[in-house]
Amino acid sequence: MAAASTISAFPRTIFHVDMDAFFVSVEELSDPSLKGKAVVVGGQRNERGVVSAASYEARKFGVHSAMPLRTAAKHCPHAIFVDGHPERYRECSEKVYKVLTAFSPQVEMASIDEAYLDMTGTARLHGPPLKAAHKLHQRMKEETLLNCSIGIGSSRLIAKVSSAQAKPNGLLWIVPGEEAKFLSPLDVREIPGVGKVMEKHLHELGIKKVGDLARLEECELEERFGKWGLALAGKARGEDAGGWFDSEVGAHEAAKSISHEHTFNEDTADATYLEATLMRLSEMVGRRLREANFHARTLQLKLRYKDFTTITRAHTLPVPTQLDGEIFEQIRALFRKNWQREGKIRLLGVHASSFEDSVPQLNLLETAQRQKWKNALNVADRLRDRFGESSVTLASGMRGQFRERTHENPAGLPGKGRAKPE
DNA sequence: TCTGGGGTCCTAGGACCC
DNA sequence: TCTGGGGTCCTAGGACCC
Repeated sequence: MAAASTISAFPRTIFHVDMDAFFVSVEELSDPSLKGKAVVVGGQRNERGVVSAASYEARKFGVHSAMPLRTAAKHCPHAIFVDGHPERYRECSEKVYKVLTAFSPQVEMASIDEAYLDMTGTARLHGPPLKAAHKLHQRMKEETLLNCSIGIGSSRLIAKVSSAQAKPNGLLWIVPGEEAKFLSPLDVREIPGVGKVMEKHLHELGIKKVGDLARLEECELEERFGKWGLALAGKARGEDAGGWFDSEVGAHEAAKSISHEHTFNEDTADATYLEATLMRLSEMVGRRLREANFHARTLQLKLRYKDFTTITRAHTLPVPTQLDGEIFEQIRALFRKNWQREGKIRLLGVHASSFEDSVPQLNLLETAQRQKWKNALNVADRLRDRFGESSVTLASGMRGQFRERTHENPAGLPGKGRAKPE
């Protein structure tokens, strides 16, 4: 992670491209009748869950992302509620990426709907920043039929904050030297990394605007908020003060964790059903590990009770794994040890981390056995590709009948008609 | 208001080692 | 034998982002 800003003396030109109401806009492409209406993406009005995205029309009624769906329905009863379609969003995101790479070789998708471009030194090819941004904006609309907003600045931070100010469907360039003036009147909450809690702490100190923050002594912030406070002082001046923000645009960072979790439609204390769910989640995690060719050393169970109290319990293995059965075995042990059986459960999760890309050499027999199971699981993965996620599962229709792990069946794979080693 | 699912990063304490 | 200090690994929890 190089401190890119120290590599060259002259200021960088960073674009932050942020798609407008991305999920809603993609849904509108497949159902144009949604256009101009109050639309909420994320699930049905009476479901457990939160808003993934709301149309600008729905936002007028106070609906915003992360709001519970049921709350959104109260704020905006006439809204149309739509289930999300992650595959469609991924497809569109790839189109977006293609458009961006035509403008700069240094493109980094920061999430499914936003990206950073390092446009430093592209003036001869694309003209000055605003002209280049205008061209990009137009091309994006032509190629993807989607609107975006573009923020331009001398750091990732300035680009990010200015794209938010440019929304919807706008461009904003913060000329080098004008960073502090631009940030000063904005709420501290506009700084990426300042959330609800930090905002409250700052408000208690009488700090409401970024300008208030910039006037504070750096050491005072560090004293109060530690390492974070120090970075915050830099951010208030518009600098990419350390961490991810300071990294080169487009540098590939390997994933550090893989997880899957599930919230039940109704809280449950049905042990069989809970363990079947953990098995399904373990399989999903295992599959992703094999796809990435990662082996995880640390496995973590997440358990949320009816009253929302949440615990996590982790175990680190001597030998890393990417096998469903081994993952499930550890997770189930953690579950049995830590579940307070009276407590109805709302959510279960399986989390893998501490990756190593290869396993240390075991003895020959064990290596051969692991390879067999790996091959079997690859067959299962391909079947899922072709016939869908539910076609091959250890956990399907398992209420009261799922097979325990046995000596002959070390990965806990199901028997007849399913993937088997050899 | 009744709170998803996928991530990243940070802190703090305890175990263990030298 | 009445007590140091630093480093690393592990675990748990929490803030934050989209």
